Order: sequence, then structure tokens, then C-alpha cells
Amino acid sequence: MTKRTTTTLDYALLGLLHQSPQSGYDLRKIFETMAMGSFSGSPGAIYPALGRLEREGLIKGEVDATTALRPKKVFRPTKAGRQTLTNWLLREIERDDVERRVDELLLRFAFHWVLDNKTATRRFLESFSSEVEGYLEALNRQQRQLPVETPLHARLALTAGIEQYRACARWARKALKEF
Amino acid sequence: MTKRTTTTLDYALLGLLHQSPQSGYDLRKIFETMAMGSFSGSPGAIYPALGRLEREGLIKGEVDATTALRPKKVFRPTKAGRQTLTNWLLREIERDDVERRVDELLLRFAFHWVLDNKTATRRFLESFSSEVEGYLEALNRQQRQLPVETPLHARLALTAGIEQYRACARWARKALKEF
DNA sequence: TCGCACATGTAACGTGTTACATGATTCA
DNA sequence: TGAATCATGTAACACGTTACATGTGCGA
Repeated sequence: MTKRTTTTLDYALLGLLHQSPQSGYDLRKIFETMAMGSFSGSPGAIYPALGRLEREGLIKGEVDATTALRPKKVFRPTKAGRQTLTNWLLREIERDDVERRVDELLLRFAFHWVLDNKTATRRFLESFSSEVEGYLEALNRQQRQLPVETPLHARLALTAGIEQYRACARWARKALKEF
Repeated sequence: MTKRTTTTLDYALLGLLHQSPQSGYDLRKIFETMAMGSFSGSPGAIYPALGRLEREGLIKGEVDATTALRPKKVFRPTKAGRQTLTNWLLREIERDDVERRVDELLLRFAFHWVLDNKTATRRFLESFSSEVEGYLEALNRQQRQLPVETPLHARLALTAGIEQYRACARWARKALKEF
């Protein structure tokens, strides 16, 4: 039996539960209210995810029958869960993360407070901005070498992507000053 | 039998095939080479997708045995396929698209040249920037109303998101001048 | 002869989506 | 009475991921 790969949703749940133990319903409302990347908070996503995490021993739920109309199941991360979270936070940033999972990287950054380690955060931001700038160079090259027949719309769409990454790079440099 | 929902990958394929008829292998290479959002171009994704589109009559493939080492199957969109594509391009932009599918919107824009209709493109960009700006207001409100105990990292992550959307808004205004 | 580029596909697997089910309590 | 909120869950379904299978021709 090979271990399943932990999804971004799993990490998001782990991070939120680290912040404060809460129920599936509470978590769903956070996803609905807050701008957390593109998580949906649909029951069909989060309850099964919580179930998996509990089966794997990364979180532990206990029923709180006191307050609620219907008994709540409040989850909190286990030691193993906290370890999994920090491993994720400290993971090396790959070019591929920057190319296709910027949202996940930003989520990772958001939970970096968990580490309470300025050095780690600085390293993260340095690595992030250097990867982003590397990718920006690739995008600029791509833009210059676009075939002549490339329609204007397609060119502009590429600049939109470039501008988004530039915004990320600027943000990272500014954020770095805070640590 | 309810009709399945056309995925973003389907539209991407439809758009690329509209640009020029080509094989699955050609398409895969485009996804690998070009920065097209987060498409992978893995065979397990694109061949089944082409199969579905062909079954639904949106594209039509014919085998070209002449040139290649191994016979190529070259696909081109049908009339219905072109119609599906334009319907997608002209679809009203919803707040939800902006919140969770900016990439798809940019892809849509990239294929707008298909319409060859400056008015439609202008409408798209106007609608896009107005939705983005509306969402930006919501994000700014969210930022102001962040609970006091919100960790710095989480605050900064939110500003990263805001900066990305700002970049989009700026881009849209600039792009608008081209049409 | 080894590996790479060309070229198309399938199988297992897990995840998210949508829609449904359930049921108590509060409020108009 | 009916609707909304709280609260948890399941079932069908389809998609993408990873890994595998297959086979030709070219260059080192």
C-alpha cells in the first residue's frame, strides 16, 4: 500500500486546524467567506477530506455535544499532523510550483506564521522571488520569440500572465522587508 | 442523458484546433512548451479529451498516413465545435469566474481573435475589468476587517492576492486601448 | 545497439462536483 | 407553517494524474 499524496486542501485544513481546532462546518464557512485561493468548501469535499486525515492520524476529532443544535465534531491536528504541515511549509520551492501552483505557494506562505521562524520565512521569500524572476525571464523570452503570426489577443494574454508574475515578484521583495 | 459539462481543457483544444488543425501529439507539445495556464498535456488527459470531443461531434479527426513515422490523426473543429467555442468566448463574465478562474478568463481572451470582432473584445475587457475591480473592493474590505489576531503572514498573503488582481485590472485597462 | 523523437493510446486510482438526505431549532 | 441556519454526511459521476504499452526510424 503506497501512501496517498496529500492534497492542497488537506494542507489548508491542517493549517486552519492548527490555528484553532474547529468543526467541518466552521471550516466550510471559512472557505466560503475568505478569499482562500479556489477552495469551495462544499460538504462533498471537506467532510471526506477530514475523514481521510483522521484515518491517517493527522488530525483527531472529538464530539462536542454541549453547545450546538446538532453535535459538533471538533478536529485538532495531531503531532504527526503538525509535522506534516511544517514539512510542507519548509519544502523546497520548485520551478514547477511557480509555473502552475502560485496559489498553493501563497497559501503556504500564509501559514508560515506556524513556524515562528523569521529565517525560514526569509528563505521562503527569497527562494520564491528568485524562482518567480527566473520564470519571468522565460516568459519574456517566450514573448520575444512568439511567431509573427501570433494574434494580438494571444500576445496580450501572455503579457497579462507576465504582469501577474511581476506583481508577485514585487510583492515578495516588499514582504521580505518585513522580516 | 444529460449533456456533460465542457471543461476548460476542451475549450483550449477547441481553440487551438480552430487556429490550425493538428494532432494530439502536436497539441501536447504546445501545452508543454507554451505557458498556457496550468495544462499538462499528459497523454492521459488530452487523448481522452479529443475522443470525447469527437464523439460529441465538436471535432473531427482524419488519419494522415503520408508524412509521419506513425500515422497521425489530425483533428479540426466542426461547425458545432466552432459554435461551442464562440458561445464560450461570448459568455457573460460572472464574479465567480474572476474569483476562481482568472486563468480561464485569460485563455478565453487569448482566443478572442477567433471572433474578429473588436466590439466583442472591448465588451469582454470592460466586463472583465469591472468585475475585477468589484472583487478588488471586496478584497480590500476583507483586508480592513481582518481580525486583529490575524498573523502578519496571512495579511501579507492577502495583499499578494490583491496585487495580482490589481495587475489584472491595470492590464485590462491597457489592453482596452488596443481595440 | 542504445536511446531518443515521433505518435497514440489504456488502466487504476483518487479527488472534487453536484445533488441529495437528515434533523433540530429559531424566527417571521 | 415555512424558511433559514446549524451540522454532518453519502452517492454518482467525470475528470486529471501517473504509469504503462506499443511501435517506427534516425543518429551516435
